Amino acid sequence: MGNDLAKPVGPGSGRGTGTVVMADVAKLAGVSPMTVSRVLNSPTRVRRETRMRVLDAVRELGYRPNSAARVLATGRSGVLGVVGFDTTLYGPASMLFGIEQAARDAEYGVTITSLAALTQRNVTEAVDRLRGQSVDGVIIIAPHVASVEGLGDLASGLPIVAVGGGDGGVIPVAAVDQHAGAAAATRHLLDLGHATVWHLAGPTDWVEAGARREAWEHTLRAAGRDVPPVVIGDWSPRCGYEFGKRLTGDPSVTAVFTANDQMAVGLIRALHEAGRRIPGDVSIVGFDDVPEAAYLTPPLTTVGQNFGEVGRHALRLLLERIGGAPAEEDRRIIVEPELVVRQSTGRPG
Amino acid sequence: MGNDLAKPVGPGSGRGTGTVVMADVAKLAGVSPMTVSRVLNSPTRVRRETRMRVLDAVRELGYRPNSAARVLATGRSGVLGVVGFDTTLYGPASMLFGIEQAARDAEYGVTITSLAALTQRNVTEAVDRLRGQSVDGVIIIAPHVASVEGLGDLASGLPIVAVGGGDGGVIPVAAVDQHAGAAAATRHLLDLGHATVWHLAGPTDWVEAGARREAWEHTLRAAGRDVPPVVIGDWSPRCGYEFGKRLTGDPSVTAVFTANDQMAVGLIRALHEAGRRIPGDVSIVGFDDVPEAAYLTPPLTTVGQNFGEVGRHALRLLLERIGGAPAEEDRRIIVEPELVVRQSTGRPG
DNA sequence: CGGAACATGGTTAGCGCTAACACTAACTCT
DNA sequence: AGAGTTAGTGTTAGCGCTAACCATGTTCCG
Repeated sequence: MGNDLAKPVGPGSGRGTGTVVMADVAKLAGVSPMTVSRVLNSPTRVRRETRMRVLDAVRELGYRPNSAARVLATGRSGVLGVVGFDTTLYGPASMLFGIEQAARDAEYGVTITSLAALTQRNVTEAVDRLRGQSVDGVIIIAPHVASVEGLGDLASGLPIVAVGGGDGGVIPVAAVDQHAGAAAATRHLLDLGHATVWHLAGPTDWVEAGARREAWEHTLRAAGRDVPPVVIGDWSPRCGYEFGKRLTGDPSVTAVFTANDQMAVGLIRALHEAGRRIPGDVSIVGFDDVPEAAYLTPPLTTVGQNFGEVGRHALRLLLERIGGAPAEEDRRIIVEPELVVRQSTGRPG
Repeated sequence: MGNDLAKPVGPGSGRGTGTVVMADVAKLAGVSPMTVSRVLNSPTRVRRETRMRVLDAVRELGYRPNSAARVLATGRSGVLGVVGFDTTLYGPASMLFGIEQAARDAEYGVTITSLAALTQRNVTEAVDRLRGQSVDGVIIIAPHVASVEGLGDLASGLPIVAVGGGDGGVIPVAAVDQHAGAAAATRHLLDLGHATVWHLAGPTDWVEAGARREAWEHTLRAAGRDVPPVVIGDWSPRCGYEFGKRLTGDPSVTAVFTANDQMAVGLIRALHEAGRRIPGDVSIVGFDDVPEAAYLTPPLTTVGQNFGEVGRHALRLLLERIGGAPAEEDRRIIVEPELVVRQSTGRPG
């Protein structure tokens, strides 16, 4: 005994001397480390006076609990994983923002992983990586068809919810009612007197894109109208523009519903260049209600989605699961979108 | 001895039986846990044959190392923290995206914290929270004046870099050369023959906003022109619109440089409503080159910033520091912006 | 007034991993 | 040939924290 030389220098949190650990706090407060732990985690179980003493020591030393150690001891990390796709797009970015806000309010941290391509393999791998980081749960902003399938398999114990698209099934979903939104957009145009409505859709592998397209088609059929050929876009203004270029030759096109606002911007540009008036010659409805929408020329009629709200709901679903709620089939929260009528739509002719 | 009953059930990563740990792998491969660890961390130090055996076992059991344990043992986490502000804006969102991509390539995870308000206190607190999560370093996307000040204090050991704004000083910065961009925009308008250039600035507490405004003013003075009163906006299309409304009474205003594209959108709208032609009556230059910019009516002349590149540079700086590079004063990487001339600018009159 | 119930705080062990050292076998070098 | 090297692996201890169990007092009741 007394062989102090043999005491190994722990690798610790590096940084040499700077790190204050729980034992330091305990010593200063004159209690055992366990009591410090209790003060920090279930304050009611410690006498008021002791608690104060400990808290003072915490403040004085600037102590911050080491979360890695806590994770290791408890198995809970207080961190959620978010798997996202192109977080540059307005929708995903807003969603992420909403989730992060809500998570912070619930005292959770958020770590993100964006995917280059939304294959099922990538999603699985991302979730696995997050699991390795001991996240308590995962939210997938992965509005791809492929990505959501077969996710049930890897759910094994790790709570997962999806936002945005998600046809549901095994994992819970918070989403905007795409059908309602697209139907409202289409019906709005029909109600104005347009014979039919063209549609510039989003990529076929996006769940939202599919839902919007379906609802559009369904609405047209229900009204007994012709269904024009669908054009598939990629969400970018560029492809809206190209679509517009091809359209200008055809005066029978009087109404177009684009699957997002950015494509509408491109479309408006193309029509404008061709000297066609909006809404005089062509009416346009977008989707998303990006902040710019109200200030375009003309102000864009569009379908507003409350991304923030969806994000919060998703978080709530996830916390339910983490809290041990039974994994009901088909748990889902649907947020209603809102048609915002501005000046890009009007009567034909 | 033999008292199995006394063996406590470790809290562990919960989930009962499911978790495979390193010891399981070791047993299956017939080696010690340490060897497994070596295979995973410095493969060269293990004989080829042994390594294969271990890797097979890893695969067979579907083993994933528990990062919390690793963090605890090494003090390194492989996770970086990003402190952001309004990540809904195009700039910050792109930045975040760029950083995350680059981080993943470098095998780092990313956890984010967005701030409601960018006070110095909030930033400090966010960094502290991240430190508690044992991040290896922090990138601050906090283009506020206040937020960057006094950050040196808390740097204590934790590598920090800033992106976007950041006047430099103690912590390294990767940023776009705001001066060059704003100067180019202003000069472009002067070169076209405008007597002077008005400026709709961003919020005063944003570093970028300040730099753009300064460069604008400096350019005007250097050319011996009048400097119109600055108007302070908030980046939103709405305030661009309001600015435009007030402007329409004044025919002497022939050129405006707005501090971002969104405000330009609002401005264009207001001018359009008032029947003023762009660029016939008023020329406009924005800043950012958002994807829509090329498809506005008219296509917007603007200053393009390569956010992704900035993000990557920031990550490089951070990794330098983490790697133990000496903390040189005033380390910074400046990315040159690019004036993109489209159709919202032309000769006056 | 004895014993149950509570309130408070300490003890022990262990979460899963890795740094540091110890050990063995096979080589290299004067 | 014996001392040094090197490659490859095992052993020990401990990172900082908390679950579970104990050890005290304290209170309350019949």
